[in-house]
Amino acid sequence: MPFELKATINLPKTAFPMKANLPQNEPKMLERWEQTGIYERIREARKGAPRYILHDGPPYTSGPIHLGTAMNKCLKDFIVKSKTMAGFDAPYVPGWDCHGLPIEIKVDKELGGKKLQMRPLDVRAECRKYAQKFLDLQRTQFKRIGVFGRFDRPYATMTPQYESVVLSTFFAFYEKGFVYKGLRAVYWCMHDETALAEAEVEYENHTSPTIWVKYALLDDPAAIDATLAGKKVSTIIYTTTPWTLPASMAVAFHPDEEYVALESGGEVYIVASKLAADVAAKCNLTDPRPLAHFPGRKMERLNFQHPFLDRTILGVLADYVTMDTGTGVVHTAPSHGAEDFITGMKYGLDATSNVDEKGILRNGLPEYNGQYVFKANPLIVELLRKRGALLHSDKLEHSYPHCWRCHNPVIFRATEQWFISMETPMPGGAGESDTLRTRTLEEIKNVKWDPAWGEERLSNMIQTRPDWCISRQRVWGVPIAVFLCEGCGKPLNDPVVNKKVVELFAKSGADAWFTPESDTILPAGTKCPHCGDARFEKETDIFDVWLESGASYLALMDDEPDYPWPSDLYLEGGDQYRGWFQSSLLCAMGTHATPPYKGVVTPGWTLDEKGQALSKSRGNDVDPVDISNRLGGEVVRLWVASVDFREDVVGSEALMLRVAENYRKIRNTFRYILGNVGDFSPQRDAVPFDQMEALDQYMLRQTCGFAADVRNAYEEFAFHKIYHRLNHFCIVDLSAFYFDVLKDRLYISAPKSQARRSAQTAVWRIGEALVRLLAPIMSFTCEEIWPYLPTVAARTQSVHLAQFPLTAEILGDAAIPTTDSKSDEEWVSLRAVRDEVLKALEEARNNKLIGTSLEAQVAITASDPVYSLLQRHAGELRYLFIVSAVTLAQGSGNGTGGVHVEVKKADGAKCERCWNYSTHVGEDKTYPTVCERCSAVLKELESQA
RNA sequence: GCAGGAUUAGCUCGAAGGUCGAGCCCGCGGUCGAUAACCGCGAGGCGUUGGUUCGAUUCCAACAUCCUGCACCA
Repeated sequence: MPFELKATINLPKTAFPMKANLPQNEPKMLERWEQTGIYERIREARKGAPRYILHDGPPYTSGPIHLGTAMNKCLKDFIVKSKTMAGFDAPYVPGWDCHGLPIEIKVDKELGGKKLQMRPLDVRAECRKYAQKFLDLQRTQFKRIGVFGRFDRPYATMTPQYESVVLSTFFAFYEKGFVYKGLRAVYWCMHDETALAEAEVEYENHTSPTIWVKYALLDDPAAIDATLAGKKVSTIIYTTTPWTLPASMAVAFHPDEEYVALESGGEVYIVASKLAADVAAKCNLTDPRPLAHFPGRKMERLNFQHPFLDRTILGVLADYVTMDTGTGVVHTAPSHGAEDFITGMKYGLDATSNVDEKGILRNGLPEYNGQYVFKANPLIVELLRKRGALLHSDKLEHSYPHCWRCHNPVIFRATEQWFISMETPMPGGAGESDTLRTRTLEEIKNVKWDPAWGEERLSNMIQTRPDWCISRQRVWGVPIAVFLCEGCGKPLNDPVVNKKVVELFAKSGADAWFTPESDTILPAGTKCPHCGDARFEKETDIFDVWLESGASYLALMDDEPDYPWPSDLYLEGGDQYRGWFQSSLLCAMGTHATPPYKGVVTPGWTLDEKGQALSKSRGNDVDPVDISNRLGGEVVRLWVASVDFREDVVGSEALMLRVAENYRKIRNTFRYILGNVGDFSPQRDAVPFDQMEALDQYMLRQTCGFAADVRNAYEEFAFHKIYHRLNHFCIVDLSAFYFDVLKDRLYISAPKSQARRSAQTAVWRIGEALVRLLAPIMSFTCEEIWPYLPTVAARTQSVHLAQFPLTAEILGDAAIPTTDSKSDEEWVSLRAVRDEVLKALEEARNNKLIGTSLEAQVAITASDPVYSLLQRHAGELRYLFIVSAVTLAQGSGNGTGGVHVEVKKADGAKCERCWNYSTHVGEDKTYPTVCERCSAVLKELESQA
């Protein structure tokens, strides 16, 4: 009985669904991974393999994740998974940064006025709850996008273990002499009597007096310019804060700007040239005559007279002096300005504040002493007028910092803070000049910065950064657990006591510092080594959160002692050059004298389609969790892989949709593979490489090239190259070329024929290679595909336990070379001819000569070497071009590449089975609608039936 | 203002001192045996201004725009 023809076609068949349903299926996959303990199983599988440590930078636990955080975690996941599949033991311990002001502020707002009556311990408990809530949320969200890691035991900066390491890191600095207590100008709210962080300052309008004040030069003016010899010379400063004049220690000039000496009314005034006219007008300098011009640097270290105090004022230089308002000369009070303070440090000026915590001026002249700063303003103006130092006064409405809570204007005030000195000589180092700063700069050179500009950027920052102020007057953080002498105020630094406090923290957490438990730490009889006093109190400041997160790898190693020092890689956004990269580096320098990382990678920022930074307030943010729920976490991952993360990247709904389209293409490529190997058993059916069809051999070599490119790209974290190479490979090489050509052979040949088995062998090996090469990025889909591929012995249960394919696995035999340049070049030529044929077919199609290409036969005219090449492949050309017949002629084809293609209607009739046209249709008596090729296949099938 | 980075097709990218190129998108068509698929053809571009060079989108310099961090007016 004859076969029904349609039933003899080997159409693809697979249970692997075309439609992914990612939002529904991914959570099921996550559950399976959770149940099987995929992360732990990977650890077991890689036990003893070379370690690769990507150390996670802790995100802040004050909200849900956004696209930037998602990208960050996906990139880390790509790296960890690709290292794992390259054979490394690459553990990943995610971390969270839990302390700090933003949470405290939010909790403040929730608590309202209640906070003022609460004990620090209770406020801390509220903050902890808040941080834990978002830690849990973010953990769920990171898992949702397919990130693998030690999520059940992450590191968190608020755990007792971590807090104890923060403290021991500080003590390492402290005991080695890096730490000092000193003054620093900070924002201060006189109403609330507290220091404020930048984030707690809001700018509002405020009316200030403006005054122009004369500072007389004490030194010989000839030193500036010979023409000034013997003259009475002064400079003029401008300020909006007269109350800071009692703290005036210096006058600052810009080193490179030009200044002018103006003579008027028998006196000489030095001001910036650019502002001279303005100053002369405001100060009523009649008939000003320029005597000399000179750069500001001439004024350095000259001495001036304070306008009303018995104090010598130093001429200093500062780059921040500007030429748009004032006089180009800036009165400098180190205790009352951030920049003034830095300049003061540089020139060794006194920064003692004579303004108390309530804003009252102390230790001053009777005219203003004991007055509140803003009340003192007019009094000081009057004093200046009396002393003949006031040249002009006015009022100015300008934006001025105010307290975010009470909305009163704030001031800068020098207060005592803890510092790590950048100028500390390194212990065991080469001497005084071998400091924390210089050694750090040296060590930066030993790190691999990616992109390379990171080295310069961080070096510039370390070069110019001030000493590290590590103290904060806050509640939610790790306390600087040091005992202070009640007699002289000096901090105790006893390694034995220090160790006991660290142990206390490890046991009971940093909260212990706020409980009586910590009072018992100090051994009885402890005396202050400075004054002998036996009474101590506990420091109430907490650490800068950057010191905390900077200690993260130290904390991780405390937990996992066999992790290597240093780690292999840190990966965070460019904002961390100021933050974590820097604080981690300094913490490592203080404890190990080497950096904590071998390499640092910096992704760019996430922007919208207009190049604006993504933010909730702008309303242009893209929520990765929302994308996961609607399009799939895999789409988020693929998007991350699609962009060059070293630059700023664009994220948008439209891009996600586009990536989702691409996903479907890749998925369909896999589906075709799976559909065509359904009846293929590698052990039984695989064809050895040397017996495969030339096209199949060629495609396996192409796959080797693809695999090599992909592995190289993983090596250099160039995921976007993988994404684009993958698309190209799937679309151009596989779908449009190989798989299209292969349909005839796979569908039409006898199922067990060598020709079909050869194709199946290649398709199967390609699938095996692809699924493993892509698993680090397409973690969900590759895991889904894994069990659908033909079973082979010794196969891991999860694709994530497998390793990248070796070329031997792709070709089936290690002895086969992965390239055959002669043959591969021939295939390049054949594909070029194919392109010409397709163009000619399209033309014929447009002329209504043919519809499907099988209705055509083509005649190709070519000259050598192409002609001989085609001649050698004459038998397979019709399949390569998917036409019914090909004839060759030698001659000078005048088409592209010396090839001319002519398309004609195919001879004969359409074979009902294979749709090719043949003049032999009708010859088979049993199957009169079939061509000679199908006739043979059907005979074979019948003999087997 | 300082430091660092970016600018190539509508989008995402690649390459290179010598007519730039890929995929997607878009337009047109084919197919109906990968079918919520598949195949073909086509259209479309190097931020601005100078310089080096036989030749510059590429190297150099300015400018513009955007991003990140720092500083921010005494």
